[in-house]
Amino acid sequence: MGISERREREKEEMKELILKTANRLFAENGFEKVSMRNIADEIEYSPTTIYLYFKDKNELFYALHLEGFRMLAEEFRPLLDVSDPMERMYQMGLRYIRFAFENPDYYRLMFLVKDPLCTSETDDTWEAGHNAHAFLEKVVMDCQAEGYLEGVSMRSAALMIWSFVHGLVSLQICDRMKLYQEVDREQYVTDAFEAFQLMIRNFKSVEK
Amino acid sequence: MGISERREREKEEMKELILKTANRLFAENGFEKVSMRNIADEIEYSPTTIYLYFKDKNELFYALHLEGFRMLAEEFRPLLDVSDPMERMYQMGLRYIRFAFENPDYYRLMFLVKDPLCTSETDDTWEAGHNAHAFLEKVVMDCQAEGYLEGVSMRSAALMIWSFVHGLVSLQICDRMKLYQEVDREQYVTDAFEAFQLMIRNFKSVEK
DNA sequence: TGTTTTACTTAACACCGTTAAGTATGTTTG
DNA sequence: CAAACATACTTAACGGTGTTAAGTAAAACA
Repeated sequence: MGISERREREKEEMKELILKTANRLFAENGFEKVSMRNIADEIEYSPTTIYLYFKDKNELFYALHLEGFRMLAEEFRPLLDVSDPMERMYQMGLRYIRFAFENPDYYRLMFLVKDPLCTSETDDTWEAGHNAHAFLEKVVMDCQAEGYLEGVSMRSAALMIWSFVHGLVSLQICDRMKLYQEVDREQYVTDAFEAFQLMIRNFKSVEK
Repeated sequence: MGISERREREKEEMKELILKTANRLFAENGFEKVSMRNIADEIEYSPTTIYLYFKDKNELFYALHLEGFRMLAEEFRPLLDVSDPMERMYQMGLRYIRFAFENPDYYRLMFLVKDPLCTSETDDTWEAGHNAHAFLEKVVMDCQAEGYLEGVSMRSAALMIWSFVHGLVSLQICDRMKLYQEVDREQYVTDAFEAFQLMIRNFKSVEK
């Protein structure tokens, strides 16, 4: 009965082909290039074929957003080697900011766009985000264990830190910082990172 | 020569009618209800008529975003009567948060959506945002004059405060806080406001 | 009164997501 | 081996979008 197995495999390959193409178009040209017809053109199949592998466009964008979280997790991986909690916190902020600026479209999809998550009916849709946030909470906990980020609960601290850095990068990504002089991306990264460090330091902390 | 004046007046009225209708549809049903054909249906004109008064959909959404800033300014008006700078700062944060939660669609349009501003060719598109930010910077300056929000430039402080509260409300509005238990909107407002107060207090401040 | 300007509409183009029906091709069964 | 069936895919279409070009009728002007 190797036939049905081959079938299964082929089906999986096709699904992967669609996803890979969608991801490529998305990374290369952003949102607007990812239409069902567009992907279909690229893989040289009829548009309707995609619907045999994905329920609708939302399901596809959900997959893209997962890819974004996979990329972010990859960005965070080196943090595991940083033993000092506060250093890990700083590095995490820097890497978050850098990820956002280097992959603005993915960032939008992950944190700013309304559609693909809200519309989804299942409740575990935000699982990827949950994981990333758990990672942050762990770092916060470790910092607090060393006496930093004092005077506020771990949950609150994590939420505040995330909100702050998200606000920083999203205002930039959404082009709402035209007030400030035009500078290149690398400059934004360091500016945002400095603000992040300052914010962290402004938490009442026990001097060691 | 009263004719051309009447013409001018009628043209202005028609433009206002379109705008009012667009704003109503937007406020009532959010983004998706605002299509050119949709507005046209509502005012009982042909879709193409709108193009005689607005260059394209972006120009229309730009007008809607201005209306959002007018609403926010209205929300901020009572702050002029608050003489104590720090109290004014707190009130401003509360009103900003409340505005965002009560008008999420307008907030999205003003601060989160990519289209209507970036696409515009003129450079004064972000004028409304600039004004609001100038208002914040004034408050920060007054606070610093009394010894608060010390240790950082006025511009940086304003940017950090804005980023923080924007991050708080936008994560909520974009439904990225499913991690936290489902609570009603009023609860969110107070939670976010508390975090805001905490953030402000965490600035190194001279004890008075 | 004839000409021009103005305000508006109709029809169409090129997209979009999505669905229903049809067509081969490969697989299974009698 | 041939008939019945299932699978993978396509064609055609629906209803929607923003937008443009060409046409029309009425108002203003000469």
